[in-house]
Amino acid sequence: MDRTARHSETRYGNRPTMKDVAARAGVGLKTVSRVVNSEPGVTPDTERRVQEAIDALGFRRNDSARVLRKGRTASIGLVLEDLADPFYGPLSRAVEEVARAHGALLINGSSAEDPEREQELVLALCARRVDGLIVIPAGDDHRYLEPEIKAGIATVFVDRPAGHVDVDMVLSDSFGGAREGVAHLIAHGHRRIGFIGDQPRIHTATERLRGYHAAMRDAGITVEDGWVSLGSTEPERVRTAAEEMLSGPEPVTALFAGNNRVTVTAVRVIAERERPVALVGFDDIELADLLGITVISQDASAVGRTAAEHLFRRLDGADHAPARVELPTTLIPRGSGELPPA
Amino acid sequence: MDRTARHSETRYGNRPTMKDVAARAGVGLKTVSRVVNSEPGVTPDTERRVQEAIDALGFRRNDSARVLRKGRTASIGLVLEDLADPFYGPLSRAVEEVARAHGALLINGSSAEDPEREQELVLALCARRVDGLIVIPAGDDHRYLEPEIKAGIATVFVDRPAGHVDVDMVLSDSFGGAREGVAHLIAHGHRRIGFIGDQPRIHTATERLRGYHAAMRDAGITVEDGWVSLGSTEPERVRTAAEEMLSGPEPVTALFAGNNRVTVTAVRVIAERERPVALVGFDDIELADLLGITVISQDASAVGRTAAEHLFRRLDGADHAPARVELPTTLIPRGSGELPPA
DNA sequence: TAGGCCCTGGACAACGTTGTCAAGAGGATG
DNA sequence: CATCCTCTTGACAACGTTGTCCAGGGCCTA
Repeated sequence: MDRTARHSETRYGNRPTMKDVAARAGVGLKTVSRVVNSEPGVTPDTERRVQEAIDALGFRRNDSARVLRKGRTASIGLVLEDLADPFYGPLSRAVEEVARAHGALLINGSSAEDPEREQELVLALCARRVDGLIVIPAGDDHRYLEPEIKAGIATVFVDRPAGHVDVDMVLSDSFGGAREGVAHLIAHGHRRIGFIGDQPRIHTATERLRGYHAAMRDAGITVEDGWVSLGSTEPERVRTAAEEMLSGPEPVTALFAGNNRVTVTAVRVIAERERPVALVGFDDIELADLLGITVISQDASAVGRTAAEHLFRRLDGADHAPARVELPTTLIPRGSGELPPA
Repeated sequence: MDRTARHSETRYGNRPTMKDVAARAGVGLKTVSRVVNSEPGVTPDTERRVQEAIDALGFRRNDSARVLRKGRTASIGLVLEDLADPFYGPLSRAVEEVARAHGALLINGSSAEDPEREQELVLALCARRVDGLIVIPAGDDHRYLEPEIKAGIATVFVDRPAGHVDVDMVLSDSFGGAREGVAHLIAHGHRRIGFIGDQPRIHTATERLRGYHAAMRDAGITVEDGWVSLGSTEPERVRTAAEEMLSGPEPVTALFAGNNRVTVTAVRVIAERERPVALVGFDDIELADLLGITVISQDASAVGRTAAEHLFRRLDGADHAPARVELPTTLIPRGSGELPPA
């Protein structure tokens, strides 16, 4: 078996190349390229011959080679926390739509809230030479991105800020949203309000906690020990936290849930209780209207769209200083946040 | 400006290449390649020098070039209907996990239930020379895939069968699930049962309808005009259909909802009614437990995982005849399906 | 000390495409 | 009829990597 034959085994199952098409059509290689790319300067007759050869052989341009030659991959990378989380579905979809409008494909991966995995993914995407990168960071130090950014990979951070690198960011107003939600509970007569949030190393978690504290301080309420719980959003952990806050001689009369996962568990815990407990949750949830859950809603689609649009503006040459956009949140009263203290 | 300089503008922002690293480390190109790929045959001292050069220059291997040379991209494509649909989130996540375990990245796109867009996406992925393809088809004719499959791109269809091509498929038992759900309603005394499903060109929609008819026939019930409605799952359409079935002199006493989107709207319509209406929905929904919605649950993660595992088995060389796997569904009684007829 | 072997390292071609450039055909113009 | 121009076409190099193969140096053995 000669070398050529051995090689061909490793190739894409012997796909036809432009050379094969050219041979079959009896034209030059470059002419095929021109036809494939709809470049001008090919007579209709030649074009037809080439097109026939393409169809007969089932030729499909190899974009890997094209990318190598052109330097642009027409693809962007999206690193998020968990594709299965209902918050990120609409976000990815929005990113995808913008990418599509710019003729780019979307490569995405989940970091599972693990900084190492985030870095691994980001670097894999950079090795693919994606044109741009949208990252929902898990870690808080992104200096590993410096060579990439310097090399011209446009980058936008979303939902949480980047650590130690100067890049575009698109965030939701976690602080303001949480403050408004807690103030809403206070306005309905609550003073003993619990806060259950995500792990403190996550920026949005601490921002929302800051909003909680701000609202309490504005109302002159002293936050007592045991009213605040930050940690994993595993149902078990949240359940325990909620039950503790709702027990004892002086339980809280209302809960503020730091994100959609917390809200879901909180709703379940509250449903098991006799005494009504007011609840406001951060992030909207499907069917929350039917369950009457008051939420602070952030528009995941808008976040994704904004981020992607920023990215493509960069790719189209915008070179202003990195910007930080903060999108507003909306309070949607549906009942659970308007219950008076029991 | 000479040619070299002009060229470099179009390159990846002048990223260092192995050649640059080799020059800086004072070694040959191939030696750098060996270090980067952890190939044997490099003295520790040489390796150290190369590694230093890599770090100093911020070199990152260009996988496009690598792919071109090696013929494998270590990436798979996933074409689904809508990334934002809560059914597909866990499915993509499961696919991603399997891909990750095999060192592959995931490129995905939404067809938005448009056959043309599906084809466009699939072909774009093939042009990228993804190693494999997982497709949740929108169209019903996939002969356009023939050259790709012949060229060795492993392909698995999911959730719906492929049209006119012989490939692996992983489906849920739509027929059996719907039949069980409808039989459940019949067992609780219902005879006038409405069915609201997705567009009839979607395979799962007609399979579920077939299950409905089978259950009705088994019970000796004649399905009356107006009890069945197939069409878009837009809330407007579903709402109208549901309201019609629930109105008039002889309204249905129970509804079977053909998928998660239909269920959500049906729940809303029923909630507005005075008379209770029984409901069983296909697909589980978040918080359905709290709302007491009885569902036929299909395990989206399992579907995704199974499909991805099939795919990688193919990529690892399995060449048995294409298989068709059908995963079972589970009925989860939560109250809405156990209501007696009003 | 000569001969053989192993280990390290590098030169070179190839992967499939696109940019550059030049050549040839054919028509228009003087 | 000569010249110039336009239009189409193809030869060739280059993109950055990896597989193959060969060369040179060091070590062991006879």
